[in-house]
Amino acid sequence: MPELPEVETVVRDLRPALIGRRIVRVAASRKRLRNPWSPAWNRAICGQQIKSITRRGKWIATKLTHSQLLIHLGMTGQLTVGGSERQRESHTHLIADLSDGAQLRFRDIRRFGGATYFSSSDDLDRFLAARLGPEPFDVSAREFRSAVQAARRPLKAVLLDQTIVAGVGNIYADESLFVARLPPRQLGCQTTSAQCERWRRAIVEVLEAAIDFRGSTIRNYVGGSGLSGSYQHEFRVYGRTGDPCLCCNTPVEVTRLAGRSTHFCPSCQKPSDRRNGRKTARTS
DNA sequence: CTGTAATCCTGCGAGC
DNA sequence: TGCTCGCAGGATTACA
Repeated sequence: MPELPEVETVVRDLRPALIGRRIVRVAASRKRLRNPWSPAWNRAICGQQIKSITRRGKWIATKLTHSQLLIHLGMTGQLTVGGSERQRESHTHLIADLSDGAQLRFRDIRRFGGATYFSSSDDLDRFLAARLGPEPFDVSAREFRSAVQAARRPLKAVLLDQTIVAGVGNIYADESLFVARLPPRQLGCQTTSAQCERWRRAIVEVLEAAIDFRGSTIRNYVGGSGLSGSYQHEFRVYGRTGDPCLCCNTPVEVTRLAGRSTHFCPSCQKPSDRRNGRKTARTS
């Protein structure tokens, strides 16, 4: 569920409500999360002050006085801060009482997400560095182009690979490919430099717009203050199977690619003719 | 190096 | 109304 824009929204919501507060008490449910929460971590973080909250890809790093927590929302994770009188919803797995009386809560229906304790910030940095490429806003045109053109995989699969660029998931992969007018199945190594740059700009454009709308809420997603996103109303292709393309009215198609449903306009995102692999130029 | 599938979970809508 | 099936924003691992 949460991709870069959603996670960024959570972080922005949480920051003013959490920075400077101390963690007074932590309670965890007994349900097993993807990275199981260790009861030893409860005491380890109690009494510590929250120094910073940052996003890296789809991960949320929370720096405390003497340690840090790394949180991933998986598909259905919700990380919210609010009054302790809020009703405790089902699937709430972690509740941290804060020094100002508010509560930070982690709720995750499918339990694909979780929180992990790191005593060393170097360990946390290494953990992320091993899994993530540059942020889409920071990657240079040259860096992006060479990574894409080195890949013998479809563009869609390239973008879902977090080591190429961090933070893009299924929704924004489809949306950015549409904006760049690139076919999801086109191989990275068949992509021209001009197409790569068009795509890089499209990714940045789509992500920034989605952040402005507080991300997309399809089912479960809420930001750190509990508010939903609204970028789902701006989708050009994602979830619009059979609906007319906003550019040419051709019905939007869906296919399976890299294990994920992939939405595209077969007309606007036609394979280009100038590279090999085309069957259309066959004349005899 | 690729790609595919399965795995971890719960909930929901479609179809019968 | 109730059942089964397939699918859902992700990451990781095993296997062909």
